[in-house]
Amino acid sequence: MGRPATPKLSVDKIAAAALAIVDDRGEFTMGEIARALAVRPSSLYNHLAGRTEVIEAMRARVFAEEPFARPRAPWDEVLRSLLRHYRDAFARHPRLIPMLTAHTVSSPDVMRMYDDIATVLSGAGIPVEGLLDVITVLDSFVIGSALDVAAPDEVWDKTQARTPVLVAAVEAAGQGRARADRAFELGLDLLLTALLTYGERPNLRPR
Amino acid sequence: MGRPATPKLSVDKIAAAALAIVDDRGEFTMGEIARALAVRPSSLYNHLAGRTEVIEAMRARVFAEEPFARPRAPWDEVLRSLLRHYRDAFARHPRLIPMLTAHTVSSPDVMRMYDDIATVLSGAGIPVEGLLDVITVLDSFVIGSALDVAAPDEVWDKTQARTPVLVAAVEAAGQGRARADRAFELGLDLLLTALLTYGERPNLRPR
DNA sequence: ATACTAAAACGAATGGCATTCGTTTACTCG
DNA sequence: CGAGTAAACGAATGCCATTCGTTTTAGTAT
Repeated sequence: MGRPATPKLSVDKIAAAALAIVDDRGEFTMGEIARALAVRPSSLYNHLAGRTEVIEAMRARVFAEEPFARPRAPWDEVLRSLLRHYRDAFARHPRLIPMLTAHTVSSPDVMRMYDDIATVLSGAGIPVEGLLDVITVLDSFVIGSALDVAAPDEVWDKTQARTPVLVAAVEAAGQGRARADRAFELGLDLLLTALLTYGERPNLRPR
Repeated sequence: MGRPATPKLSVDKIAAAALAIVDDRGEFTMGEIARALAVRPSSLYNHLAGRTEVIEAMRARVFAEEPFARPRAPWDEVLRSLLRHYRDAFARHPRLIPMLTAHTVSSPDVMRMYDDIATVLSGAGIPVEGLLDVITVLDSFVIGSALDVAAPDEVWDKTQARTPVLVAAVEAAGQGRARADRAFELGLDLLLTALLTYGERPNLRPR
């Protein structure tokens, strides 16, 4: 009954199992992970400190799932695909997103992403004083968009709307993932076109 | 020991107590709420169905806390203050935000907000076909920005950054609420200036 | 007024769940 | 070959949300 010949567990196996559970149930317990791996719950603690570390492991796994290849293109195109990649990493596992927002953590992968964004923006002529603000704006939009993917469509149930304008808009917009994707692309366009002229009026500032 | 002369509880009292606990501890239990109200946990269930309804009650309370007075101004200014109000409602209780993202719900107040935004945008000449996408973009940005307020500053700890550009940017940006506010205002500017020209090229669409 | 129903608080009990600890066995490094 | 550590297990702990039966009281209809 003691230590097995070959280990049955690893951090990554645990993360994978947890992710599978979250993907279809929207939540997870240590017991469920253990059952999925044919193991007792207490065994998990030989590999991770606790529940929150499971979440961190999932975060890391999701980010590492697909590598990012930087295209050779004008800066705004590079930035566009960078942000798209960032958002897709989340959007591939919508039900995980709310768990990640509970406590923001700077994993190395996320920091690498920020580094990339900073480099691109700086190369595009954005001055350092405003750089982090721009990054924050982009980051906020990406995370908000990821949550939008996770949001059930009932939120846009037109029976809830009071204004005829909104009813019509909901009617026209369609549903599901396609709707969310379209909105995200629009946001990218809006933000990047605005940024294109940012260099020309670097004193754009809130009053 | 039976029913008291005057009720000791109400949904709003419970929400207020829960909010106070969340504001300073970042989480809450039914037991803590009960203790704060000098009551037994089981008594809470005479007023709400369970934990998730407590969260909903907090959401409603936060939105109702301050009424919105629509200013008499050009449409982009109206929209600006509308979104600011929306974000501030969240930002007043940063530690609550992650809980709200766990399950999105369309409370009447939130829908009223969407109605308002739709009306303003429509009046500004945004065609209905693209209206919900625009609303989604703004909504995503606001929610992402709210999460940014909740994020601890350690995320932007410059020891984590690898690129000198990012290090300098973090250095220059400052910390805390002021940083988050500045970024939010910048995002508003970027999105609204881009939207100002949206009417002139209504076929702006993702490819 | 009186009787009935429903509301509101309580206490005890249940069941789930994360986490800890001591024990056992196996692998590894000297 | 032996010491130490890694990995799994089982039992135990304690918190926590939730349920249920009981009691007292407030409203309400007759």
